[in-house]
Amino acid sequence: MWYENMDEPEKPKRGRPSKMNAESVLDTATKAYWRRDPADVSINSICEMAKVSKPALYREFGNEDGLMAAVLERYAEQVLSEIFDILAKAMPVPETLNALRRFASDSVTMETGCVFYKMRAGKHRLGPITRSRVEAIDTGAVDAFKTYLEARRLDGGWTNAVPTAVAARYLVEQLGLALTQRAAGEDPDQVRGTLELALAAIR
Amino acid sequence: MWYENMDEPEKPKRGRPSKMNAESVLDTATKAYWRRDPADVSINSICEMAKVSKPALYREFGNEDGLMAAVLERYAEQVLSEIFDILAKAMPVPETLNALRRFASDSVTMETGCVFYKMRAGKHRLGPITRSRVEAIDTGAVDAFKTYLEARRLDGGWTNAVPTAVAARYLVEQLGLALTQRAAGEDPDQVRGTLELALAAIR
DNA sequence: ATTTTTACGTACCGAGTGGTACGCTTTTCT
DNA sequence: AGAAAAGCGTACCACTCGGTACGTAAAAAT
Repeated sequence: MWYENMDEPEKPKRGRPSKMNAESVLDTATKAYWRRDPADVSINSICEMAKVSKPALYREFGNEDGLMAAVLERYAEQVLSEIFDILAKAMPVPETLNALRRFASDSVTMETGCVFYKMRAGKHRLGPITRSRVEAIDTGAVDAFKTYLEARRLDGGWTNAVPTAVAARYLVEQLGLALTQRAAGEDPDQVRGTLELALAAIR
Repeated sequence: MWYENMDEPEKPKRGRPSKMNAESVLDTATKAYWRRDPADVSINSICEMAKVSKPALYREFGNEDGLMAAVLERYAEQVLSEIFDILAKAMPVPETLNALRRFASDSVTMETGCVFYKMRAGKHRLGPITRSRVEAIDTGAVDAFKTYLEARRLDGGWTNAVPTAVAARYLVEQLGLALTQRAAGEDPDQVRGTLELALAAIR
């Protein structure tokens, strides 16, 4: 999203021009956090992979907490949004659950798990900024599920007796479980089987 | 289990007598792994807490892998056995599920989670011995659930359509999820609510 | 040309990790 | 008494971690 037609497309800045590309560093870090456990990804290794010096990275993101928070922010916009989009479509419950199941247990993008759930699993290791963002996203997700389910209850498409709050939290946790299993490299059939069984409790 | 009436209760050994108490070290280590994430518990801190020098610990257990494996072994006998005992009682499915739910989501002993599931969650960080024990316990647990469910199916106490293999794996995972939630300090009501909903899929 | 501003990156820091070398002590056997 | 055996623990090892001090390079302003 680099501005083209803004007032001052050319503004010669003083000082040595920066050759650091924050976006590419975020790309590299995101990939690393996505593949491996974030707790096992060192700043050193990220610098190496992104071909950036350590001070350059620290100038841009402050510290590890800042980097992880920035990664999580972008990840939420670009990847987690898919989940919210599915809910926003306001489809009937069975279709929605199926879409969620496909996303969590079958999609190749989630093959090595989910950055958000990985961070959440090691919440106690996170810095304050990242941790609070993780918690905010978590409650935001529960809220989104809650409003979706309440809407289906109102339009008569969902007559399950379980309270929406419980069901919403349940769905967030079951998605997390499936994504964690995929991150651990478990047999895809087992992941799918477990998630299908879990989602059946909501239907 | 120290032998009392064995042939040679008094066997004067050569060399300086050992003042290292392996059991007390295992106690300390188990407590530490139980409270915190095993990956966050250093050998140094265990030595400090157990008042044992580091070489003494290494003489006894070889390395961190040996210590963790020893801890896990004892933990499986003393704690995990409760789960197997519940299954061995061969009670009807609803009672069994209730007992399992109580154990996982309500018992004070599982208040800070479960050593086994914590180790399993960080499987990639474990040494070879501990990892293979974790995997063995995991498949052993699934097998126990499987034989339990097959027996209930035979005596007509369980008519669910889901394959026993899937249900068994499912139960192991749901128990793990609840225990992980407890370890993370989540609201007990939410943990119970999620687990109840999950177990309802089996009933 | 010189000063100012800014970003660069090498080379370091202290703390903590898992693990061990080695001299010392305490015991039994000869 | 002395040798042999065994466990003791201080004080170290190499390594990795997150984070930074500081001299230098590159641009605009004077």
